[in-house]
Amino acid sequence: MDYKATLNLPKTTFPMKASLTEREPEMLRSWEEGRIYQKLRELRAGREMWILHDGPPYANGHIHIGHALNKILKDFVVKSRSMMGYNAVFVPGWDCHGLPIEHQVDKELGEGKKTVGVVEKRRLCREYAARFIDVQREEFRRLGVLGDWEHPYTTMDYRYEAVILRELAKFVGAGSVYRGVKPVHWCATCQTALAEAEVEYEDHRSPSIYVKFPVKDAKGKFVIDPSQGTHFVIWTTTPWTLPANQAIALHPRLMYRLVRTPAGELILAQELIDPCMRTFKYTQGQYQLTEGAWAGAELEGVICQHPWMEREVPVVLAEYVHTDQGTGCVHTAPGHGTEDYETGLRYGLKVENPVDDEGRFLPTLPLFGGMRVWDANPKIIEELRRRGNLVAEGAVEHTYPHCWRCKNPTLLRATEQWFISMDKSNLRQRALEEIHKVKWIPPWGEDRIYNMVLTRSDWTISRQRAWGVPIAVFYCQGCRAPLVERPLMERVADLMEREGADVWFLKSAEELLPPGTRCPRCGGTRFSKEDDILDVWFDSGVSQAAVLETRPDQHWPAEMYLEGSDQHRGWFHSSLLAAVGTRGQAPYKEVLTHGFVVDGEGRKMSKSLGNVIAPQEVMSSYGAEILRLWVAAEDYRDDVRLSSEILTRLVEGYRRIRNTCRYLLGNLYDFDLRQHLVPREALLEIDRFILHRLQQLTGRLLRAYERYEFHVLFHALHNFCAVDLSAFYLDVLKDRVYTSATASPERRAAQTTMFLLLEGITRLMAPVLSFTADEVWSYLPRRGDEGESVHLTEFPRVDETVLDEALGERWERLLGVRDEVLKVLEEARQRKLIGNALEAKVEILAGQALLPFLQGYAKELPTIFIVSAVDLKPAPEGGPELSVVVHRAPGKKCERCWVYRESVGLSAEYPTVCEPCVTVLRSS
RNA sequence: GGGCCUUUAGCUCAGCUGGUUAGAGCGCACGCUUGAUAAGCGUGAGGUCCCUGGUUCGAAGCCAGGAAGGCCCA
Repeated sequence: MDYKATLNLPKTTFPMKASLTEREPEMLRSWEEGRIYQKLRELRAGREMWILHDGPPYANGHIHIGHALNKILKDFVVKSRSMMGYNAVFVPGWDCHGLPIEHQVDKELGEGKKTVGVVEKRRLCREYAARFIDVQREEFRRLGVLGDWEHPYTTMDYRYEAVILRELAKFVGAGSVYRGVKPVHWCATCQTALAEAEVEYEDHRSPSIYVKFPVKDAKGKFVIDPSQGTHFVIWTTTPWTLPANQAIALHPRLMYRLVRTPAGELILAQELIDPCMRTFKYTQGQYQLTEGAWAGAELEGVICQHPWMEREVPVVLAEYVHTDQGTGCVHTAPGHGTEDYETGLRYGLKVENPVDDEGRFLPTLPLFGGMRVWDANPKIIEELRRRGNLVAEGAVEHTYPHCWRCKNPTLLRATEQWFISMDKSNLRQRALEEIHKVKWIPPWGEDRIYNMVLTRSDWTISRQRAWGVPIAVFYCQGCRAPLVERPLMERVADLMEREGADVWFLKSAEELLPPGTRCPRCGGTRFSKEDDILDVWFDSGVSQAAVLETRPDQHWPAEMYLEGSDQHRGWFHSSLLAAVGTRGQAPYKEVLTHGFVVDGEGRKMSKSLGNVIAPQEVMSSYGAEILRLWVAAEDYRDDVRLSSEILTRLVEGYRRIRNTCRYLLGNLYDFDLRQHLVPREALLEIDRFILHRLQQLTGRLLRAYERYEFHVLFHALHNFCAVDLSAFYLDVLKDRVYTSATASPERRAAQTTMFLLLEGITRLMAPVLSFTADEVWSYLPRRGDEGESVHLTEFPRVDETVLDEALGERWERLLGVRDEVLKVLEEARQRKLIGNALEAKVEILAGQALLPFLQGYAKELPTIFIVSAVDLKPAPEGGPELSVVVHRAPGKKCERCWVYRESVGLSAEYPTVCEPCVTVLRSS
């Protein structure tokens, strides 16, 4: 007789093969059609709000793996907070204005970009952004990210644009906005300012000259050589910047020496004297070092004479001065260099720019007025030689910035810009204080942003571009005075709210200003408009005002911002300044940062290295679930590695979890929650033990969610499935569920336990394995009152009444003995004494401490070890506390339960079956 | 060059304030099973804790220097 049919073998239609790539889109559709997100909102309507404010990705191109990492992490946070019972609303957003889109549009326009008007160009930019919002929205949804995708926020929304300007108006009202000058990259051919992203660094041949600056007042540090003078020597590759020279910078801690040479006394950094003398072609006897030696710091304040102009030039100090090349004395022109500019700010130097838009010296500049700077270079060198201030001349090949469009070398040139002052309204100090009040995860984020805010310069908020929000400032046509007033800006903002930021470009100043506006300085009545637009970091920085404050489903401040670690300089930073400047408080309570995605070797992903893995690739070959599992498995606090090996490992890990769920489902096919659920007292001890373990797991996982330690969670869940369930509990349970009578109390006890296990882990894994958890959920036996989706439920709580430490310890001890038994069984298997463990009888020799303990479990031991019989004996005097001997099991193998028992053959009715099986067979 | 950070088994991660022989899972090898079967079970082999010094009775963990890698800035 075939007894297989009399067993309760697992049965389920839950597929072993996940087929994620096909099933996921179906599930997404069902979530959408079932309006799961909206239902979740209704369900949580009265609950405490918990807002993760989405940092807007730039609406340009398809999403890459970094976007996927970021949005999936956000989804973990939002879903887990929601399952904790919070009303965790997630409103995704997009950053729409800015250069990259404008460039893309320019490229598509080709030659047409010269003729197309600003308003038309802005229309094309808007269309472009809208197109990619749709693209990215679909890609983000495909990841399984739950949120209000139908009502995202965008920085180009009219209302949002209006908020941007109103926020700027607040800064104006506070007196922190000012107009100043600052060097920017400038292309004289295209006659436009260039952003850093528009600059390409390429090899270029430049003159290399060493120039003497005669000392005029040594401030008592040394005596000026009366015959030929004493000089500082600078080195430069841009002679054209010398007319704007305002200072000579020395390193405070470098040593400087005075050298007597045919060109007079020269002051140089000590370690550069030898190379310089060679460059100047002085032989050993031609120069000599003098006694004097000073640290740079001692020479601060010494006054020099400009090499040809009537200008006093002070010696200043700067940390960036180095000794790789040059003289250790750095020509400083605040109008032509970023570092020079910073130094200039510290010393109050003049930011002079004698170069016009076309790259010509202003006509007013003596000697070189009207010349193109490139043409002026040799003339300047000539003038220096004529005056005897040229020490050496040569040429160098070096990398130099070029315009990415016309490929010509660029100039750094001070231009007028708008700034938000870090210090006028104490913005820096207040921001620093706010930083301390925020919880930074991981904690080093605090130091990082603190140092940045501490040392950053004023915020340059103007950009010479078309696609953005205008800086709504007017200029009096009579006296050129700017009209920067909060009410005027707010008036424009109101217009923008109705008609978009385009009104600024469509309407004249007269139409935008209130009638009768007069210039406060000269009383003029004719005005022009500012052309500059706002830095897009300002746009996104005010999202806290535009989104958190204005939407009824949001609140200010947010519980959390969550972005990559580059955003300490970016969005965390701009949002902090924008909020502290206007509201005196940080817009977030917690800031979580994650690392970057790198390849299997820890190298950054780049096209040139060919190691890029696209999220679309992973999804089409494995599914979004694997991508989610990857995010969960990796510790995001460090850089996050991704390689095909890692993916393979994850797929294996996924299968283990999935199969554990499938097996549990397979054993619940005839389990009716309303009839078969067994009370706790009816459970066996091993059932209570595994439920105790489930409570421990639940506690661990809830704590991990609470602390955003998602990788802890994956490992704990996987371990539980593989070790506690698969290798132990479920393996031991097989005999009971398969061979007991279908409706027997012990089988129902097992099923009750399995149901509780499965229901528990399904909820616990839902924020991470969102597709699989919901798939399992739909197969789970039901009471009838469950939600249609696991995502509408809450996390299980730790049931303290199920936790039983004493029980746990007893079973840990049993498991220790089990390990020992398994080891010996394996040896017996290698010796070919047994194959299947059920062929064995195990003799256990236990010491005085262990024996009584094991005797208490005498009946269960064969089951726990999955052997046919166990003999418990006292260990011999002086022997080990535990030793195990394996024998062939006595009796015959029961054809039904496969256990070897001496009762097999006793029954005439079922001669090949053991006694317990006979009982089951008779009862059915 | 500066700021912030990372480095533990082939992979992903533990390792609490310094304290036995550094752990887990996966993978791998070898077996068992064929009643979770494109599954399940067992056993085993894998480590210069990035390197070099130092502090200490004792260092994966502390200090100094270095290497490799990442983000941001110059």
